[in-house]
Amino acid sequence: MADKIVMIDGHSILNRAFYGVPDLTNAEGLHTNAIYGFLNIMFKILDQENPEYLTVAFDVHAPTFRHEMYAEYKGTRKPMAEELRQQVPVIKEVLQAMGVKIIEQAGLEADDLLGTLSRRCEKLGMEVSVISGDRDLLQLATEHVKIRIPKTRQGRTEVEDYYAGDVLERYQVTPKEFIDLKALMGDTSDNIPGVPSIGEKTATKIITEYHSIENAYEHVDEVKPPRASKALKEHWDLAVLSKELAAINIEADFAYEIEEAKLNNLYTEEAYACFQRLQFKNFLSRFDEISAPSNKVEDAFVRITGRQEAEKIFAQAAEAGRIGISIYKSTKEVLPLFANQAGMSGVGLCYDDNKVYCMDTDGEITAEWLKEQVERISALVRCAVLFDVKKAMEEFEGIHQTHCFDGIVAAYLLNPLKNDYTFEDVAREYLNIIIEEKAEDAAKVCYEAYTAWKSAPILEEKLKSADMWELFTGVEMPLVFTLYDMEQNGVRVEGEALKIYGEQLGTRIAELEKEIHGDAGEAFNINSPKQLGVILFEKMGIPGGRKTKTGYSTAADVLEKLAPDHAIVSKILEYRQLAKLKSTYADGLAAFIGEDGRIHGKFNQTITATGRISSTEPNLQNIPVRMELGRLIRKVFIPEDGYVFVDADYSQIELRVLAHCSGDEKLIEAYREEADIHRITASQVFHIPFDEVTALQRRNAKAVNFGIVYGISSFGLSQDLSITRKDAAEYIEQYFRTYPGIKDFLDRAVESAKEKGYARTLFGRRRPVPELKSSNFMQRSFGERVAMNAPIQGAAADIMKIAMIGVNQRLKEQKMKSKLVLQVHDELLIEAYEPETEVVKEILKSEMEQAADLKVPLEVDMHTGTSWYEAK
DNA sequence: AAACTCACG
DNA sequence: ACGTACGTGAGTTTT
Repeated sequence: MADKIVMIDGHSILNRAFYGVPDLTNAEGLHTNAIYGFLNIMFKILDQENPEYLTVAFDVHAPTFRHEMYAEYKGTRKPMAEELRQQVPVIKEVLQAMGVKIIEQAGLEADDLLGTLSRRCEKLGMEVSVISGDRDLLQLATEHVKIRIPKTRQGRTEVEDYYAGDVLERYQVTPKEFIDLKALMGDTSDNIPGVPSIGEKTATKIITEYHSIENAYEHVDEVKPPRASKALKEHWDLAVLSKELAAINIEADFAYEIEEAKLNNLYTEEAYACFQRLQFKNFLSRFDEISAPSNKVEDAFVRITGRQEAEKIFAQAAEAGRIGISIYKSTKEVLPLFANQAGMSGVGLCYDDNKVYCMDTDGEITAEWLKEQVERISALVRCAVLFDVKKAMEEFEGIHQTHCFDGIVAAYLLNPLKNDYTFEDVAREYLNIIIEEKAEDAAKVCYEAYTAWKSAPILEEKLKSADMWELFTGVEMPLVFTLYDMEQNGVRVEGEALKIYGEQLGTRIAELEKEIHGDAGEAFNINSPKQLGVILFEKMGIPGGRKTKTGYSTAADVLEKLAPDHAIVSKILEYRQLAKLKSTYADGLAAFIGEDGRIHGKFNQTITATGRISSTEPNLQNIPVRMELGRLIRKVFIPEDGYVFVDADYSQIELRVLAHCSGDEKLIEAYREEADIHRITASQVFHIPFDEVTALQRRNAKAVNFGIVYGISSFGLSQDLSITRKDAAEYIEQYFRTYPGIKDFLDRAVESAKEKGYARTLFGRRRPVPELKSSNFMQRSFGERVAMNAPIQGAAADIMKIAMIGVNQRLKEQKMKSKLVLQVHDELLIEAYEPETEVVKEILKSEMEQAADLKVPLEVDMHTGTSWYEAK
């Protein structure tokens, strides 16, 4: 059998893939859909053909159109979409990692490389397959050169194959004649002009009869129809140019060693690393165990079993400047109730490049002893590095806090857009080490300790060069321990009252359900938007309006418009409200009440893009407050006997940050007046005396103030105020005229983010904004709003974090019994020991107000009460 | 797993 | 012309 070679038209397939595969991005925000599609096609072809050789050809210049000469002449060059452009170098990296031969040559297009190569290989007696999305290449087909055109139909890729005979069958011309065909009919997508008024039909007719444009031109008077004859005469120059453009060079001059294209194992370590980075999980399965990365690092893993041995290791570690620590917790043999508190069953330790030690809690080495050792040396070394210090604190609560370095927090600061900051991610991204998914527990512990030790200086350097080192050491690391304390504190919730509340809701829900089914004339699931949509908008014929991707929208803002005219809709809205309260809050919260009568939710530090913290299991940052019925839930949040709640919240912290950052004199002055800011805004924007501002004007001004913080758009504001876009735009313009400093600041925020690729807060926190480079208007607009919002929301978050650390520190320093229990972005809740109430209030007020020194004062509102309901 | 809805700042 | 406010998490239904 003759050797087989597969040649891929790189840009063409990449382009096909880009438009054929839905948008994908990896954790870094890199678009990956074209790469994914390309590889899919390539793997499919390779699986089918099992060739001996493989080559991918690229154009050297960032491809625009194939025929630049003509494209430029027509002035129709369009830039490649940024989302695709960024994938070009990456696919080359991937191919290189797989050892695939890539050819590109200045001055030659991929077509010419493929054309020439196909002829050379054919002469060597090989079978050639050329993969391209471009039908232009059909002219290359012979008996041994097969042109393969992948098509995506309904998500499945099918490939059309063309040998010379197939071209003849399909187009009634030979591959050679195909050039002439193209020359006559032209190809807009390829920017071949063709001869005006000659289309596919006429062109085919002419070429089947005369076999070339030259021959047709010689008999031009006989060419039929007369229209074509005339066109050919008049535009002969265009025909010649077109043929030149359409013809692929099959005798180009470039060096090519066929042996370099020999197909070896594609599934290399480097390729594995690439696929991990790109998050192509399904491709990873192509890597069998043999080719999975072999890590020499593992040779350095040492298991310590005796206490004496362990003592020696710890003694050496204590001498080191920096240590990496990891914990292994068993999940087995633990009562289900305490699943989260499964005990420590071993630690990993690393303090130099030579060895990583792991010690199991087994025999002589007990959990208690390990804990003592770790806590002791954490005070002796300069830097103790761990991944997820807050979690580690469950074992090592005595660890030396100021010496701690948390790898996940560092990695989060460096890129807050990722989903995960596991040690595996950090190892891959910063150390170029790929850790096998199936690595054994002992190996993982070692890898983690090693990654901790090894990555810390790299992360530190990156934080410093990003000017976030102070933020990291001064805010984020101390916050880890503040959040740990809050989680440990938990918040007391009265389970019995919650249950009663839930039962009351249940009764009313059942009533409403009955009525709604009665009104509808049939029973259906009110919780199902799909069923609800059918009942309301089809069966009952209520004019529907907005739609979602899958059907009618039944969102509250849609239903509210219908409620006045339809009793059933009001009932549905009430049902929804109650159902939400019951499932999420009454029943939902009850499930989290621990044996101590408290809810110990999690506060997450590495989730949000802007620097806020988030709350989960349960979410204690979205407990109802806006509606009275929901607000009642807060009555079950109560302090311990002898304690009261003190609730403190910043007054319009984001607007104050905006006033500071923009330096707008008028807004700053407004805040120094310490009066109703929305009223002042209304008065200034609408040129009305302060005392004559109407409620409506104040409301509008407030909405604009909010809008500014969100990254204003006339559409958004018009939605919020139910006014026309034009009116909204008018408000905004008027607002900017009143506060020119703000307009300036927002413009600069966008400009700076565009230039640098990220938005930045007062305190140096960064948020990347890759959307600003998108060619998609929607995405780009989103990026602009993000660039305006992130510095404001982010700085407010920074300030609150600083305040929390200060508050918690003072409570602990003064050995107070009062505890910080909740944070809700601009609000802190303290469970205050009654005798300490006044001190607590003083601490809250001063720490929160002094957290940052802005050009406007930070104001805090405070309330006390015997429930959260009362204290807010 | 994705879509929808809705609770909060 | 495009189709949206910024940032989250959870419950329910549907695919």
